[in-house]
Amino acid sequence: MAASLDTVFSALADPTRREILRMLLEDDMAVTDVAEPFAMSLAAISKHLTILAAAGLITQEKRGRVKWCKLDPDALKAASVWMQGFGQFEPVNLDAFEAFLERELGASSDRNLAD
Amino acid sequence: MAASLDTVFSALADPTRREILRMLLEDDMAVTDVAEPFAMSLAAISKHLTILAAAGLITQEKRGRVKWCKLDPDALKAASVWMQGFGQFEPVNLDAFEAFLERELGASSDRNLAD
DNA sequence: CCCATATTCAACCGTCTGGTTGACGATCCT
DNA sequence: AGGATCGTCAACCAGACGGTTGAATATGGG
Repeated sequence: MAASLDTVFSALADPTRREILRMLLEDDMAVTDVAEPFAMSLAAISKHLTILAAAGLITQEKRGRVKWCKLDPDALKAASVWMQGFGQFEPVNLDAFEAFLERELGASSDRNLAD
Repeated sequence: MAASLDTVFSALADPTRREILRMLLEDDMAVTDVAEPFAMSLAAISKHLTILAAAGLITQEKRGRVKWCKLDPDALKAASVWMQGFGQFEPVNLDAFEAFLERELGASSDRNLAD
């Protein structure tokens, strides 16, 4: 939950973890299924998922034997907002940027995986 | 510099480096001046600056004895764009997003935007 | 109950990271 | 020239990181 920028950015710094996030973009997945395309052990993937969860980038819910992993972009949003602070001195119009996001993303916070 | 997402995100993962970026937001600075507020050696700060430069987040220019450090948010933009990709499962139009960036950021953003 | 499946735990290993210190090459100033 | 200042380099250290393997803990299905 209370993920710091430290944990979020270091979670994103690993390509395996970024690929996992990309996969979860398409659908929620079980740990075993997340691990399948990778050339590394299940235990390694399990660790990566723990790191992603600690960073607030995914949530994990156990149903029966299976632990389902689901994208949770809140921490990503926090990091994104931090990063956008560095656009200030550039000729980008942040108000227009925000308006764009609002127009394109809509009420995103209420509408997670509507699938 | 062709900074990868790996190097950008891991550069951002350190709070000292993020603080350095925040300081450079206000003004360009010499290495010694960057180091001054931190409770660590000059050599450590010098290493941090090297990492930030390798990630494409700052540029360094030596004039006389003094090496000036300057913010260069191109790599930050690339990472930001990557992160925005996780709005995909929300009704965001990525083409429109790209068009927006091109319109707002101008030619300076052509270098590092795509992966 | 037995067995397969799903996932984590524990110990271990090599490498990367963030810090230190001291020596060093440049450069500026008298 | 001599000395102070700017910054990096090299060697070193402790700890974190990313991976492995094997054992352990649930849970589900015949």
